[in-house]
Amino acid sequence: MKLSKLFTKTSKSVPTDETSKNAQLLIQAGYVYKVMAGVYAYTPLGLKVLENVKQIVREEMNGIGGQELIMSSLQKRSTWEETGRWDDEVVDVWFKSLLKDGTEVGFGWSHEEAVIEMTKQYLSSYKDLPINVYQFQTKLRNELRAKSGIMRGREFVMKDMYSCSVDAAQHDKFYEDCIEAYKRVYDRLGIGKDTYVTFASGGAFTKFSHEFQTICDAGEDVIYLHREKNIAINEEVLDDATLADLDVKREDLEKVKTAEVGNIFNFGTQKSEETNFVFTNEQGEQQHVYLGSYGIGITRVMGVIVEKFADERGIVWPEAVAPAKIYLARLGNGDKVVEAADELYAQLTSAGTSVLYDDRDMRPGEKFADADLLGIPYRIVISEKTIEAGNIEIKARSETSVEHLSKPELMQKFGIV
RNA sequence: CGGGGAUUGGCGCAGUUGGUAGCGCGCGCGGUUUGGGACCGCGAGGUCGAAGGUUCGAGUCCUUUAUCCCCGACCA
Repeated sequence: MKLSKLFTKTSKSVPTDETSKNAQLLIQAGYVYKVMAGVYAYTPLGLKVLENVKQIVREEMNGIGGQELIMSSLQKRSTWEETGRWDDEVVDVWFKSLLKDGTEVGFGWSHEEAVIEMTKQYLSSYKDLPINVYQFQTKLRNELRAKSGIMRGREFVMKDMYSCSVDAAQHDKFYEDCIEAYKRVYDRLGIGKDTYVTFASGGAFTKFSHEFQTICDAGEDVIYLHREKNIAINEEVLDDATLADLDVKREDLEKVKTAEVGNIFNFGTQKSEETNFVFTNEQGEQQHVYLGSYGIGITRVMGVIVEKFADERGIVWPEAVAPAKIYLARLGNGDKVVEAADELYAQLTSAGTSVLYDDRDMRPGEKFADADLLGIPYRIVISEKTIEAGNIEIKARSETSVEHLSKPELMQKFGIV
């Protein structure tokens, strides 16, 4: 992508109506556009980051047998009445509206009931199980208060997966597979080291659910860590009974601020009993489905990554999610410089390496500042200096020193032969 | 939903005891520049969040209201 053609522009000043780091930087750099409190649009650059995050999640979910689909945002009243969750007293984040004929509809804040209803159509025998489906869906929640930029919005992208199993054993197997898959997701996103599988409140069926909590000052949660045993406990379930259950002592725990980046639930047969969600077992009898749900907040993860890695000069994207791998800064407009930069851009791009090509007629300082603000992992400079020296300058966003490479060395560095 | 703060060109801000809106950035044109956000000249751009009120006169005072941010509560 040539920066001269890019839809967005960076800004010299930070938006002061936002105080959270992720919102300030993402808006300043042009990754997101704020529509209203808790509602953000994702620009071409921001969308690229989101798609990168989604692709990692997609690969891992497919890897454990997940099948991607997409459900609807508009939800039927009857779907949710079965479980009592249409009631605003029970679920206070509903956005609801009316069809022209007066029929009430809701906007999907979650899709558990919806996936059950849909799956009933396709599940009849134990031979059909297990079923694991997931989607990337924009969830709409009428939160009392939006906060922390894209980390807690009224509209956000979530990967939600639902598992249907014949029994507890089949469910547990998938549940464990999912924990491992989630760990791989966070590793690949660059936040694995600081992300903990955390015991949290679990709803009716199990004592605990598991949250994936990433250490992050901007987060809303507090967890207690037992580093030695690698046990993490959400503050909300920390009591003597929990400590006894997990066999840890309170004084061995370390309190840390975290952001919840994933949450997985075991519903057992509770929900399928409420919704009469059954299949025929080997004995020819009707049996209730074992259900689980597994979420990852895609947009929130993006915010957490910004919060965790940004420095005083701007965003620092891990390579796996960066909107481009290379920021190619062309300094000057001389024929030789333009020719060399154009050529390198074409070569890198045709080799499948994503490049943000700063072909704008601007001073070096501005280009360097934008490269830093945008947080692209590598900055390459082509200038009269580098042409004279017969090399190419490269600097990692996370480093302070530059390196000079010959073109073949550079190509090799990016795996291009 | 309780408490606090804010709202003035695209962005960031100033605006005195009420006297008819200004600065920086950005933008357009011309020129000089080019390795860490250059400079000069000219120029465009504002019903001061909205509605009422007080006043000869309101960005400024009063009332109502909308929106945004923060703290708290909430987060199945």
